Parts: sequence; structure tokens; C-alpha cells
Amino acid sequence: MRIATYNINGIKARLPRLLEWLEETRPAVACLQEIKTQDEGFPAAEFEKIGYHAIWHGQKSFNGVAILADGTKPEEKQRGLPGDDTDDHSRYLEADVAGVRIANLYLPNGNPHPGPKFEYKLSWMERLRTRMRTLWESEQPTIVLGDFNVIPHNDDVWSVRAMQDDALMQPESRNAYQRILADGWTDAVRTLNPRGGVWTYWDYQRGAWQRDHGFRIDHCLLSPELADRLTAVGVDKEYRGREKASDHTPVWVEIGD
DNA sequence: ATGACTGCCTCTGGCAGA
Repeated sequence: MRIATYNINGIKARLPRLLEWLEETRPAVACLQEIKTQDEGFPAAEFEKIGYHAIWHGQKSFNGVAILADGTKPEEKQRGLPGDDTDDHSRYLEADVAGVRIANLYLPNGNPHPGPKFEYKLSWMERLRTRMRTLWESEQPTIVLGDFNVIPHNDDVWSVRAMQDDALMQPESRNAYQRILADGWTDAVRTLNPRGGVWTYWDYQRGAWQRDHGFRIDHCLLSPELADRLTAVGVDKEYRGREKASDHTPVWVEIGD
């Protein structure tokens, strides 16, 4: 089964592109981030028409995540990241699909650094690690995927110098990500592309796409039960070049039976 | 040195994004 993540940067503006991608690549599960709509604005009927059932966690203007599944409704397991009752951002949604626990996340960007937004990012990452330890202990096949807003290594970015002051690659951000990996999770794209050089995001500005000035921030982390079944990963790079594209590309993993 | 795109919901300009 193919499980994908796609930061779509606005589901209303992106709907034609999104439907096109679903029909052309037909992932079993598609995790979306930055739907940027309240719950009542989610276009569930458009997905039903092409055979996808969805659950979603919206928010006005910003954030928002959704999980789509081909031919089956995702069984919701967790809405919102636990650990802080004052956090009202819609950035986390969990569901079971075909016996696999799917955790879809949109991790805070954290810019500008330093500042309160960066502190929010780091505290969110610690809460995520706590949640992932609970998932780990369940021993259920689990994938935690989405827009992590972390550039893990220097070979995951076109220019270290251009991004050195950005929250996406501060040592604190990277260390928090590495602590999660050190708990035993497998970064699927990294594992099958150990030399780096794979981008999942290209800025709209400065001709970044045309110059291939990108970096890797959309990740798929696998529990041991799924890492053993990993057969392929991919980035649907071509979609970044289409009309009215998101600034991210879809990223996917293929899991064997 | 600065801003540079894009989407959102409108205080159609200001904020957020990365």
C-alpha cells in the first residue's frame, strides 16, 4: 500500500491539483497539511466522487490537517496533539487504515528564531516525542508523517548558508528530530537516499523552483513493524512544476503486505 | 540593503508561511 503526505497550502486554491494527483497516483492513504479552512469548508464530497473517504481537523485561515483513504473511511483515533490544553492549533490527526496507525502532522514552522514561535515549535516537538513513545509501545504498525518543518542534515538543503538562520535547521530543531529517530523510528526517505539531495519544498520566491533551490522537510517515520515492510519511497516532484502548484511536493512510501 | 510569492479573510492590507 502507498501512504503519502502532501502539504497542499490551501485546499480551496489547490482542489483541482489535488484531485488530479489522487486520480493519477492513487495512494491508499493521503495525509494533507495546511488545508487552511474551517471544518465546514472541507470539500469532502469532491473526494467521495473519486472514491476517497476523509476525516479532517480544520481551522480558520491557517493550519488544518486531513486524512484521505481510498475506498474506506479512516477510523479516527486522536484529534490534536496531546499534552497542552491551551494549544488550539489544528496540526495533528491520527487514524487507523487497514490495520496501520496513521499519524498526520503539521509541525510548527518556528520562525522567527529566536522568539516565542520557536519556543512553541520546540515544545510541540517534545509533546510529539511523548505521543510517539505511546504509539511505539502499542507495537501496532505505525507511520508518523507530514510537514515536520525540520531540515535534518546539511545535505537536505540546497544551501546551508542561505538557510543557516532559519528555524528549520537550528541545532535545537535538528536535535529534537534526532531524539525522535534515536527512539527507533526510521526516516524512510533518508534510509533509501542516504546521500541526501532529495527536496520536498521549493519556495515560491526568487525563482527557487527554476533554480532547484529546495530542501527536505516532509518526512515519513516508520515503526519497526512497518520499516521491515518498506519497499520504496518517492517524491512526486513533477507536481511542483504544474499550474497553481503548492510549494511542497507529495512524498510517499510503499509498504508491502 | 531590501524584497522578492502565495493564500486567506477580509480592516482588499496584514498576517503567516518557510
